[in-house]
Amino acid sequence: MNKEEQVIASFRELFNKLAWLNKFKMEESLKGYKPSEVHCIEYIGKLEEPNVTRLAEALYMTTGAISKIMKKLLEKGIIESYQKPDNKKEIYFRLTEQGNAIFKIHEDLHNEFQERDQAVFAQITDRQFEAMLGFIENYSRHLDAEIKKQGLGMKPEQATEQK
Amino acid sequence: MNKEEQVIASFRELFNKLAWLNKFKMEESLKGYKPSEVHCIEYIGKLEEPNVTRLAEALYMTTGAISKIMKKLLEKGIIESYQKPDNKKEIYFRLTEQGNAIFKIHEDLHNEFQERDQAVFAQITDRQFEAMLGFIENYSRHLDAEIKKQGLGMKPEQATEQK
DNA sequence: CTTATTTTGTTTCCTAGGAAGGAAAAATAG
DNA sequence: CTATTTTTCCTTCCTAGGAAACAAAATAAG
Repeated sequence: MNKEEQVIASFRELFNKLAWLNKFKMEESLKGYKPSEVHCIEYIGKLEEPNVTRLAEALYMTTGAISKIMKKLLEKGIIESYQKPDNKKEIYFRLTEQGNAIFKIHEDLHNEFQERDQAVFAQITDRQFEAMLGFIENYSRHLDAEIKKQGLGMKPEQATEQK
Repeated sequence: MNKEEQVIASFRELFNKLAWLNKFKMEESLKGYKPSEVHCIEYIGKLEEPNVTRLAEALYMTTGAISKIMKKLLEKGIIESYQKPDNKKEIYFRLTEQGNAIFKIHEDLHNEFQERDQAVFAQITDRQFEAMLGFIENYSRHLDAEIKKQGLGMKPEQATEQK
């Protein structure tokens, strides 16, 4: 296995492990709510005036998919929709009290994960930190150039988050 | 954004970009074959005496899902199945000539990707390389300990590959 | 050997989400 | 202003894949 494969493969493995562990704890704390729902709740709480379109962009999903999830969250009373008086097309969402409670649980969990892994990050040196970011930066630029070379202007899909 | 978030977020972004670019080229070269099919073909070509169970493990999918894909690949004449004379339960798969052709295209593409990115990896220093692997190793061990602490014995899911 | 347990593979049922089409509102062109 | 184009949202249709139930074969236990 060469350097390239080694770095990529072991990082992928690490990510998978992290995602799996966090997902596990997440499901434990937020039983009854599906990952996609929690994810939407998170972004409704974070974004400014979120609507279907904004959420779809932020979550790298289609507007159709988001539309369906919003419908469910509305039915469950987790979110509510509102419109601006001068616009009859765009529909915005905000969290209800119940939604905020879920948002809070999610946020706390996120912080808990950070604390849990803090030891690992505290012990990396600035040199290591710079080395990693430098590599990422290089590779990313290289890929951007390749993408440009291919004439592909679109944005890549985002993997599911794993907080 | 702290170190932890920065490293994780930028790596994730890099991975997404890489996956997106490669997927794009892959679909271009292997039009008519679905990603999951190509993925299965890859592993049927690589594994020793693959059967539904082995493939499911290797691809982190359920046996049910693999079973369905095998059915399709058989119908398309991309693979063929065989059994051992002394075992009437286990069913193994091998690539047909057509299957091998697809395997070859996939493999070539994989090599092409390596060459394309070789410049980036050639220029990382041994120090950088060690720093990254060291970090990954540390973090991975930390997570293993956490998983053990939780008493979760199972393996994490694997993300889809992106060669 | 006979019986119980485990392994292997298949099928059925169900859900998430993408693609595509369509309707209504808004923005732009003329 | 009216006509066209674009944006926003929703719905219908379809597919991939997981869960679970099951059958057949193999293995283990007695």
